[in-house]
Amino acid sequence: MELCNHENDHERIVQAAKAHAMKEEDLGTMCSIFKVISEPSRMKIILALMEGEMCVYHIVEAVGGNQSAVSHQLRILKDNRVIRAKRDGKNIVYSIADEHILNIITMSRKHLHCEV
Amino acid sequence: MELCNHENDHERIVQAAKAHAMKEEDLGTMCSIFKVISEPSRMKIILALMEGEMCVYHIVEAVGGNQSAVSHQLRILKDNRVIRAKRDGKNIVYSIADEHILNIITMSRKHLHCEV
DNA sequence: TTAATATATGAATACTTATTCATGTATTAA
DNA sequence: TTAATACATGAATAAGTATTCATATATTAA
Repeated sequence: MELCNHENDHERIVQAAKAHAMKEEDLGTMCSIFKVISEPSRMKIILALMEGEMCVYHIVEAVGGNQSAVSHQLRILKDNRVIRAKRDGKNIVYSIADEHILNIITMSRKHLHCEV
Repeated sequence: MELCNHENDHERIVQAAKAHAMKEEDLGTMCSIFKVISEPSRMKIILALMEGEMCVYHIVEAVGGNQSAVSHQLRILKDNRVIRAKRDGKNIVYSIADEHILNIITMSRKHLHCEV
């Protein structure tokens, strides 16, 4: 490849992009947040927990699927601090832990015109 | 599994979750938007194009990696209407097409405290 | 019309990740 | 202290997806 016919403009933009580039670590953090909520099976869990805290049995009831699959996804959500867990007797009760993600999701639903 | 000791509470939440559940299609749409921006290689392209439109050669310069990989990601971004392409002579100039995604990214950077 | 440039793309590969299955651990009740 | 319940988890598999390599297409200049 050589030069395009907007060499000056584009080169300036390239430099700006490089100058403003996020740290690789922050980029990874931001992207992994989006990755966590980009899986429908996890998004369903988040949306369900937005209605209120629940134990695993009821989460499974709310979102469908089998218990093991739901537990695996719960772990990913917990590891990424999207939800938190507290034990209550034999049950583990899960709840939303991250307001930021709620805002992102709420905003996205507005953009998609499928608000609650 | 049987019943947890918050049966009434949780059951009500389950019903609310089911009642408010998004249509499977909308859920898929929303999640695929997050999926598109959850890949660092694509996020870098988006962030670079937020500085201004560029041709492929300069996008490659800005984000690194090889031309083929960048072209493949450009296609995914274009197919998902995140960016748009216009031909200009031998070059294809790409630019941001979706304000919503910009808002989501900008908001996320705020939450992460790594604003521009 | 040929050569060179800029970009796109199909196929193969390599990674990543979701799901399933079987089983393990923690808690409570008997 | 045994049995049952609720949940977690390792390993295997299946599905999805990014990247690479080789090559194709489009445009322009010679």
